[in-house]
Amino acid sequence: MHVVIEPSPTISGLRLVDADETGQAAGEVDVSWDEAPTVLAQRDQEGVRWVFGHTAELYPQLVERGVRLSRSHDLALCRTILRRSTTVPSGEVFPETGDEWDAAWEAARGDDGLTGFAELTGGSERPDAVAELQRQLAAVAASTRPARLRSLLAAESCGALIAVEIRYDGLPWRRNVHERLLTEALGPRPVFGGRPAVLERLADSIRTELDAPGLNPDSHADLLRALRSAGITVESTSKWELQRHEHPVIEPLLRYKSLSRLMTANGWAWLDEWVHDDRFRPEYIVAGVVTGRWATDGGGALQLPAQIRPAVVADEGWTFVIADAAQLEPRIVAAMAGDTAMAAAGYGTDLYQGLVDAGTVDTRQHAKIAMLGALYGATTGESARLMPRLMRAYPRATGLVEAAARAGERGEQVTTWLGRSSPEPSEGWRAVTRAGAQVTATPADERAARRAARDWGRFTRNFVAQGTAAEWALCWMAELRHRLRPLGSGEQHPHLVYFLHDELVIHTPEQSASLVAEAVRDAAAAAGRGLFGDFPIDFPLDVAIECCYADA
DNA sequence: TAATCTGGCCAC
DNA sequence: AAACGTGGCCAGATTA
Repeated sequence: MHVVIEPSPTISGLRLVDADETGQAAGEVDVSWDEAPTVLAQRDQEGVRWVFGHTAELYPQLVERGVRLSRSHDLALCRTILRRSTTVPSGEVFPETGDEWDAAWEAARGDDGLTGFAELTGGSERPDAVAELQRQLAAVAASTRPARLRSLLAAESCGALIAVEIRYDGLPWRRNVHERLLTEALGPRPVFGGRPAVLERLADSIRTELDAPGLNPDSHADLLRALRSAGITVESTSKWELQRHEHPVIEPLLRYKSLSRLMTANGWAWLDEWVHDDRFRPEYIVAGVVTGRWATDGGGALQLPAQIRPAVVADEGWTFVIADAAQLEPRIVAAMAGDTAMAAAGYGTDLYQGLVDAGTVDTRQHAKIAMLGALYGATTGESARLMPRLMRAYPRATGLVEAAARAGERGEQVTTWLGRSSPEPSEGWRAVTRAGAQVTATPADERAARRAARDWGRFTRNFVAQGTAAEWALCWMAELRHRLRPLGSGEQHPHLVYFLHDELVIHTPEQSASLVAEAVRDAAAAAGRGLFGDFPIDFPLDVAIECCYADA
């Protein structure tokens, strides 16, 4: 049973519309905000699937009232998948151009955020969610892979619930630890802005060593000029290039860069804006990346540098279970391709070491470089040199990503295991590749066409691996959420606080930590079975129980 | 002056 | 050692 959940047009509260398996409406009821927690909890127990127009519109208000829902269907996220999926017959289900739903979601993504959605969809003008659900269920039924697609839509929608819950709960973040760290590295916080003492001293050393009194080290152009007049021949001011030169300015300059980054990206201003009551609450954007990975808006939550991770400390009496999937993308590709040899090389062990033990390459580092080269489409350097060995030893796994690259070069879409497809290349791309194929094409046209084709091929090559890995991670997280429920409720229950592509952090009372660790492993195994059935692939995790994220 | 672009660095 | 995928974010430079 589906239950559409939307703002009531008549009372201050919610309207719940029952819909059967095909999406036919079967009665509706309005509930006030006060009644909502009880009514929703009861219906949730019955096993209904809640249908949101856009989970982030209403679910935060429910979570604030203590509601946690088990299963959902997010119409916005699911439409995006269904409309593009090559497993759904094209053009039959959704209009090619935007309808009222697209307009509403477009507004929700605008500056006003969810207010925009609420306004556009409030009252009588709200688009018909039941009709949209019917369209989507019909699209799934028409798919060449309905079961996989259903898994994907369920996992994606569950991700939307989790994104709201993680933001509500927040990542434990000790302001005092972070401040101590900043002061030790940079000196006291400047009262009127400007550079802290340590940065100012380093800037002075840089000016002295380069004999450039007025130099602003934050200006790439000025810095490059000054470096060159000092006889340091560099093409850019980047770290890796500077490191290769011997000069007294290099050491203070590299330190300046590192500390300046700390200051601007995660300094006092960041703390003031993003950490309140010792919690970091970024906004997660489910499927914010074309491949299905999550993105975030503000706070840089997907790039928390190792430098500041010591500030992530569990509450008193609590600890973290920190789990990340080992060599996830290679395992995903091995399973997708049915490559039993590669799967066996990684079974129960480090996959890269497995490639060494199998005699494919000589060191773990080489295995990693070769594998990443295959996944990213390396064409030069060590990575490209090592790839042929991999292709000889594992023709099925490497063949899968090669085929995805060729398809992209031809301008075709590629599709993940569960059915998320890559976007079509732009008209501009088609024009460039067409121009290169004309008999009148100049050598420059041909070069541009080849380049565009290969660029897009690298994108589609990576899309199948990264996208399917993202699906596995969503399933992992959904399975885990399910398993955490029985471990406690109310204030004392273990809960997810961070998700980063192939890594999860759970904040848990200390006494539950080992149960949580077990649940995380079970969830990974369940996710693997859910995607690949009996195929002998495993998804080992590195699991740490630490009260500080930096210690994992 | 505000919007947009660029280079650089962080994460996976 | 640095060219090979997905992103976010900042300061400075450039453009409208």
